[in-house]
Amino acid sequence: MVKEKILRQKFFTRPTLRVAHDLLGKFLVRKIGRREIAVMITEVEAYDGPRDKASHASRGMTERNAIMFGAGGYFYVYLCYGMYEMLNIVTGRKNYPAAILFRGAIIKSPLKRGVAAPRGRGVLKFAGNKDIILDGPGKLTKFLKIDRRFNKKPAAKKTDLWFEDRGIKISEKNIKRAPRVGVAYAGPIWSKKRYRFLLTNRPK
DNA sequence: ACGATGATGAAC
DNA sequence: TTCATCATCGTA
Repeated sequence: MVKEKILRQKFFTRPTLRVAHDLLGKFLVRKIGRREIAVMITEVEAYDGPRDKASHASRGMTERNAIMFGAGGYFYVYLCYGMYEMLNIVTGRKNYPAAILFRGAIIKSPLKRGVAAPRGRGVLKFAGNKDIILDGPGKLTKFLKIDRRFNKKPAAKKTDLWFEDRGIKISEKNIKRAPRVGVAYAGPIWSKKRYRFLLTNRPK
């Protein structure tokens, strides 16, 4: 078994599309109390630069999106539709607004592997030996109890939310690119850009 | 297909 | 201060 390696800021200060690609198969780890829960990232979306009409940063800096203009490695969390917390990681260099939205993750056979999950109200239940599939940005944050308290915090162990490389190698054949979700407002050019990266189970 | 639900940003 | 909009999701 390969020892897990925590992803450092350098990983995130690279170009956004590259970071998005490389995040597939990495783990997002959330510490709640003395319990750690790790989910493998299966789907992300990139919001890249000031000209990206789908990005919150396309109309300049505001109080909400200011963190996107900082250096990579910090979380950008905002509320969507009044009830869903959206988790992003800022990417790229300072003054270049970019971030990656986490849309999907999976926990493989949690009971078999002895991995615990958060309990309590509003939390998805385990389904026996089956994988837990978090298919949607709102479901992901709800499951991991992530909200705007993480906004502007760095991805690190001390913040109770960080990334790990656990040695899983992803084949290019298992990576699909597709248009981003829910960004029709960005117009024909930017809404069609294939800035959404997904892990597919089957090769090809 | 639609309503829930509240922050955001731009207009007034 | 108002108002339309929104990087969604569960229910129908």
